[in-house]
Formats: sequence, structure tokens, C-alpha cells
Amino acid sequence: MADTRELLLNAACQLFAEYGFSKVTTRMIAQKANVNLGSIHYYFGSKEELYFETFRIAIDADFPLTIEKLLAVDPNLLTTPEGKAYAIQRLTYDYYNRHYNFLEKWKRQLIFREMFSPSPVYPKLVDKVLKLESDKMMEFYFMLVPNASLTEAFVWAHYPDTQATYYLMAETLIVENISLDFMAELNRNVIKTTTRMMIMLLDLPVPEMLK
Amino acid sequence: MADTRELLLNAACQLFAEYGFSKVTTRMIAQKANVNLGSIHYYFGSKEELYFETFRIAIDADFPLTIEKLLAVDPNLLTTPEGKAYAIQRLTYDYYNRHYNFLEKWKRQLIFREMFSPSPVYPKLVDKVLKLESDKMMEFYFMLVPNASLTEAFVWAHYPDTQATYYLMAETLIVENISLDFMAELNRNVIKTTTRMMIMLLDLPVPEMLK
DNA sequence: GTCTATAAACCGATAGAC
DNA sequence: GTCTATCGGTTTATAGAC
Repeated sequence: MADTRELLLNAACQLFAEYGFSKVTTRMIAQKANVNLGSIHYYFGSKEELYFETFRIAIDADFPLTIEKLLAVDPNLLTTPEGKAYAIQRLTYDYYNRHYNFLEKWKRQLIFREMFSPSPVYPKLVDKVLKLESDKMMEFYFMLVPNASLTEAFVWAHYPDTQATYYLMAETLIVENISLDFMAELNRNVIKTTTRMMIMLLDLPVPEMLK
Repeated sequence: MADTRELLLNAACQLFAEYGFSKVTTRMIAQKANVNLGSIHYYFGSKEELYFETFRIAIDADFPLTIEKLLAVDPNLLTTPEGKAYAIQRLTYDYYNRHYNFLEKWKRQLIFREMFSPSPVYPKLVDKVLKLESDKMMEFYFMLVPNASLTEAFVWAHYPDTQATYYLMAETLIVENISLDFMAELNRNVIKTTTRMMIMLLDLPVPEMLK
């Protein structure tokens, strides 16, 4: 078949995201993809190169919403407290939804696993994704609070990430020990609470829909 | 030597916490402990049983500060907004410091790894630690906001944990890419910001020292 | 390109000398 | 209790038939 490579890559993305590199065997991948074991080395050379390849996909995320895009629509957005609060709300929701989208969950799962158990891919991941996202978000908070300290801006910029990471990784635990419905409601509540927190922390007016 | 067992256990705690069960080999443990490979099976029977043994230590944490202890000192603590804010501050700081203590960092690291990559230890861990801590904290927030929803209380109860998890796991990444000093200042800032957030979320007065 | 058979390396565990 | 040598099993990777 022509798409053996694609089948393998798909299976690898799911498996590596769920169990991590060392717990996934090439036999598991071949079986899930319904192709022959030898194909892995035919198409990718080695297990490690297949692993690296999954990151090429995970990293190619849809380009995020940025403050520049919001300012292009309304150049005066950051001149009022309500506008600032609105910007936080939009950026936080966008970030959280992109990284906690059930359909593409595996992408962030894969990245988080790599953060916590670094492999040779990790320096590349830092340069191409994590640093860029972090700097972009810190830049935005410095627009809002020009005299903020570096650590303050860092903590603010990473708040949505701390929430997304935790609940993404603990999802199985919560679903198994409580329920799937609870997890879904929790998901809605977390994003709402996180956004409200960000706005309150910066002493801005909380929009009605977040109360 | 009499403390071969102790040496092995020590090495195992550090290694399992840092790299996870599947990436650590018995040979690595024996080498780090400077004892013979055979000793592992002499003292613990198997790699898995040694792994379980590290959890016996990690789980035996110092008993946490509870709202009951605070109420024993001042039974009227929760009758004023200032008292409620004080209770949140004490409990949050206690939780964060216990779980993010640099000296005993490995304990939480080990537990987090188990949460994200469950092994046969995990059901026991859920029952003996995670469920207890979670329920205890949720109970406290229900005292403060009796008509809160389950998910609201859950999100509040787990906020310190989301922060501790994230920064504990990302510590290496931050230290290597920015600096150790930055990490130390970040650490102080995170606990302060988290506590302030908890208090603001519940519409309570923020103590002067947290502003 | 696909498949089977197998090589080469590694790991956990054990046997047995001391 | 400690140590060496080695077994048995699994894994990645490869060689070679088709």
C-alpha cells in the first residue's frame, strides 16, 4: 500500500503521546498500524527517527492568535481596562483551546512528555516552540504592565500552560476515578476560572460572562 | 556493609524520580549506590518491588497542615473574611512548601511520574495519597463557599498542585535555558501569586504581604 | 515494497563460588 | 552478604527471499 508510511506515523503519534518513547515498542506500532515490522526501518530507519518525525507534525501547530492580530482589528484595544481584559480573555481561550483540543490532544501530550523526560529532540523543541510561545506571551503582558518584573510576566504568561498541562496529564486519572461528565464540566470550568484569574490579577474589570 | 539496602534504596529514589521506572535499569541503580548488582535481588527481590519500596518512603510525608489544626487554635477563624483569607494563605503555603521543597523534591517528582505514566502502584497511590489530599482540600473550600459546585471546589482545591507540578517538572528546562537565580525568584513569585489568586477568586481581602 | 527469519544488544533475574 | 558469570527473555535492527 502507498500510505504505509502514513499509517505508521499515525500510530506512532498516538502511542508515543500516550505511553512515552521507552514504553512503546516497534512491535506495538507495527501492530496498531496493521503493517509489517520491517516497514518501520524501511521508511524511517530507526525507532528514534520515527519518534523525531512525530514531533515534526506536533510542532507544526496552527498558528496561534496573537495580540498583533487583535490590534489589527482594533488599534485602540489596549487603551481601556475593558479592552485589556478582552485581549486577555481572547488570548487565554485561544491558547487553552488549541492546546487542550480533544481531537489534537496527542500533540501537547507528546510535547509535555518530552519536557518532563528530555530526549535528544528536546533542544530543538525548546528553540522552535516553547521559547517562541513563552516570549510572545510575556511580550503581551509587558504591554499591559510595562513595569512588571521578569518573573511576574513569566508566571502570568505560563498560567494557562500550567492548567492545560496538569489537566491534560491527569485526565485519565480523573475520568477513571470520577467520571467523564465531570471531566468535561471541569474542562469548561478550568478555562473560565483561569481567564478570570488572569484578569483579576492585573486589576482589570471581569467581563460579565466570566463571573 | 550493613547499609547496602539503604544505599540501594537511596539511589533508586533519586533515579526513579528523575528518569521514571522504565528508563532506569538495575545496573544504573547498583552503580550509583556503589554496590553489587546481585544485592538488589537479595534485598528487594525484584526491580519492581524496589520501585514499590520507594513509594513507601515518598508517601510517608509529614502530615500536612489541616483546617482543623487552624480551627483548634482559633475556632472563630472562618467567621471573618480576613480569617478566611488567612486560612487560605496558611494552607496554600504549607501545601506548596511541602511539595516543592528542594530537599525532598524527588518525592513529588516520583508521584507525578506515576500519575502521568501509571504502573501497578498507581491505584494504591490514588487511594492512600491523592484522593485524601484532594478530598481534604475540597472539604475546606466547601466550608468557605458552601454553595460551590463540585467542579468549582475541585479547581480551587487543585490550584496549588497545578503550579507545583508544572514548575517542578519544568525546573530543569527553566534552569538550563534561563538561570538558577531566575528559578529561585520564580519559585517565590509563584507561591505568592497562587495564594493571592486563591484569595481574590473567593472575593476575600488580600493581605498586605501578598500584594 | 512486503514479509520472515535472525542477528546483536540489552535487561532482569539467578545460580553458585567464596 | 558479596561477587561473577550466565541464563532466558525481549527489543531494535538487519539480511535476504519473494
